[in-house]
Parts: sequence; C-alpha cells; structure tokens
Amino acid sequence: MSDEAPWLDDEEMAAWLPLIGLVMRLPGALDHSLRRDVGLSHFEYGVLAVLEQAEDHTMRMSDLAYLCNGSLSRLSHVARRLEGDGLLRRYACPTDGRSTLATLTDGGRELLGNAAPGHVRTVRSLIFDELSRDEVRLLGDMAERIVARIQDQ
Amino acid sequence: MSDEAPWLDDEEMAAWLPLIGLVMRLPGALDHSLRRDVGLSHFEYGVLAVLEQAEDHTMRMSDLAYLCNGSLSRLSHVARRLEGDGLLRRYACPTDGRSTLATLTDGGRELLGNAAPGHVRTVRSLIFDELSRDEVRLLGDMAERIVARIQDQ
DNA sequence: TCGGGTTGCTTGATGTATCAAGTAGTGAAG
DNA sequence: CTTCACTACTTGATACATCAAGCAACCCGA
Repeated sequence: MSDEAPWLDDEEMAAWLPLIGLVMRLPGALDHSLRRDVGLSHFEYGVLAVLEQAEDHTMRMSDLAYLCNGSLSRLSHVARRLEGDGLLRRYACPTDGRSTLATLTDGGRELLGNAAPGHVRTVRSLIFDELSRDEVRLLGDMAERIVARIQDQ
Repeated sequence: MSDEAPWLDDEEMAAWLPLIGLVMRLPGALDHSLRRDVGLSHFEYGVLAVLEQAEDHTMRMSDLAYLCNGSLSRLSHVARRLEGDGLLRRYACPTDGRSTLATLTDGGRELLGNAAPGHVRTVRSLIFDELSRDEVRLLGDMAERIVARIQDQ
C-alpha cells in the first residue's frame, strides 16, 4: 500500500496528530507521577514489574530488555543503578556463561508493592476511565499490530 | 471510577501492555528513520513541520512548544541547535518584548521538503497500512481524549 | 510611577538514552 | 582442538531531556 499515497489525507492527519501527542506525552506523564511517588522512572518501574511476574522473579537480561521495550544497553545501565540501590541483583547464568540473570531483591519487591497501587490509579485515571470496554479491546489490538510492524521493520 | 478497582483486570492488562509497547517504541522508530534519512530527530522534524503550517512560517516559542508536545525549555535548546544549522531564525516579538518568534528559513523549508516524503512513507507503513479507516478514526479519537486527560492532570 | 506578581524565554547542571566499540562465552565446521 | 562466527552483555563517549534558577518585559493596583 505504501508505494502509492504520498501524503496523509485529512482524516489520517486528524488521527496522526493526537496519536503523536499521546506517544510523546504519556511516557512523561507516567515518569512524572512515578518519580514523584516512589522515585522511579517508568522504565525502571517496568523492569521491576516484569521481574516480579517472572518465575523466581528472575530473568535473562536480554529477555528482560525485550519485554521492557528497551535496548539491552539501556537495560544494562539501568540495572546497574537499580542494583546499586539494592532493588535487584545480577549474577552469571550457570548454564550459559554469556548470559546474566537479574533477580528482584526483597527490597525491590517491597518498593514495587508500594509503587503499584498509585501507578495503577494513574493509569486508570488517564486511560481506562476514559475508554469503554470495547474501545480498550480495540486499542490494545491496534497497538499490538503497530508494534509488530515496528519490530519487523 | 478510579476510587474503586485497584488493579487492572486481564482485559485491561491485555490492552495496556501493547499500548506501553507502542508509546515506548514508536518515538524511537520515528527518530531512527528520520535521523538516518535527513539527520533530524522526530522532535526537530515536528518543530519544522509545525512552523511550515504556521502563518508566515512563524510562531511564538510557547505556542510552538505546545503544538510540538514539548516543554518550552526543550524547545529552546532545540531551537538553538536548529538556528545554528540555519534551519530557523529567532527574533524578538515586536508587540511583546517577552516573546520570541521563530521562523523557518528557506534552508529549513527545503530540508523539510526533502524529509517529508520519506517520513510520510514511514508513518504509512507503520500505522495506516495496518489499520482500517474506521480504526484510524477511532484511534485518533481515543488518543485525543487521553491527551486531554494528561493535560488537565 | 512604582512595587509585586506574572509571563515568556533562556541557561547551566544533572541525569539519562544512545551508539559504537570492546570483552568474553558458545557452538560448530574442518 | 582450533578457528571463526555469533551471541550476550558491558562500558565510555556523546547527545539529549529535564529541572531549577534566573532575567527581562509586561500588567495592574495603589
């Protein structure tokens, strides 16, 4: 399709501008409320939250980076800080010497437990209180398809 | 609504994760293709694009910052770089000495003209080729409502 | 006309993301 | 058993965003 249609038409533009507004403003809004409440960036919160769900609260750095929507390099820097703050620990993978495993500490789980309710409230008030059930479903579906496009770009 | 429901349910979570993926990955994807093609970040491109649409290709810095979804401080730093590259000029507003007006130079318009077709292709291939007309409309509508929530937070 | 508050913008310091390069472990072909 | 390519991760340099502070210009009431 993209070999024709060199410009966005009015309807597309009317969707594109708010969409750009969303992707540019939402991360900042989430960062801001998390930073204020518990001193974490949204990315850092995501790292802890993904680890919390993982088996033994432990995961390979690469898998973690993928699930957190960030590069391995970014995760590596962030993990160093979080480790310095005692929120997670890293250690060599016993079965593959190249891999590093990250695991939540008790302190990390505790901080996450303190952070989560407020964060959920923020997310609810920004997103889900504004959308109907059907809209939520469709939004998730569209986002998933767009992310897939980004990935196999 | 947000005084009850302390957690996201499965359906909400199934929408939330892809939405986070979208807002975290799309800016990077746009940055990357614009940087590669014309050496601009997506934010810088946005600044030029908004000025292009403006009357006389000129706008107050604060208005520009708002339309570009960024802080005035961020815009000020970016404008200094863009001015250094000869893509825009800044000068004092004649009717209000506090305000600064930014205007596109010919070089800026030319660069934007070179950048736009490729950028539109990227946006098309990532977003609009994947969505139906109805979906596009609804996505824009939802994004607009969410952005409104973020703004009057 | 002068003081206090506000608005518009810039700047410098700090923190963080990104990129390229580097190290080390692994697997597999010869 | 050695070499070569690949994978997983880290690191350091650079670029950028953010925050707090600062400085004028403006506005308005006394």
